Amino acid sequence: MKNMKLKLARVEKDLSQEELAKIVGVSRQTIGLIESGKYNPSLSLCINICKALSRTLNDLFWEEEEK
Amino acid sequence: MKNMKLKLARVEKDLSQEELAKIVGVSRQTIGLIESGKYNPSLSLCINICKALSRTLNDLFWEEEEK
DNA sequence: TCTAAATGTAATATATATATTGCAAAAAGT
DNA sequence: ACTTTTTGCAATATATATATTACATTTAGA
Repeated sequence: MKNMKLKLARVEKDLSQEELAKIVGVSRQTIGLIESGKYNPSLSLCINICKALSRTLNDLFWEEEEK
Repeated sequence: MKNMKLKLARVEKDLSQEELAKIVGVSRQTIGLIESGKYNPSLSLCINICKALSRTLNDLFWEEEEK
């Protein structure tokens, strides 16, 4: 499913997909596909994205279990 | 570098690499290589490992920045 | 000590994340 | 309305995570 938390954090920082992509060193498509939930990114990429957006892994990539 | 937090969490649950691997559906080698820091695992694998060990992404895969 | 279990390591094969390019559609600015 | 920026989507190519098998080494238990 889509990663809205990532998209919101990016927009809050006023970054386009392309700008974020350049910061973390991947292509714009990669960012877009992660936001739309079509990729299963690597841990190091997740960490780089978190650092670029001043968030943690749990902030952007962890879903609390619904009981 | 090695992922000691993962290894400790696994040992605390009294699981061998092979047992954890079976639970999360990967090979024993994959777990070993992640613990020894030679792999860059996928996000979904990290999440599965976290759930198997009752931890979060931040618990096992996030390093606080040293300032 | 002896044995079995657990882990490290290496080779090859496969699946998939990611890059690249290009174009279309949508959104935002003027 | 027009222009520019942003995003979506597709095709092909490449890099790398992961599987599989096998063997060596270390660790733990008897």
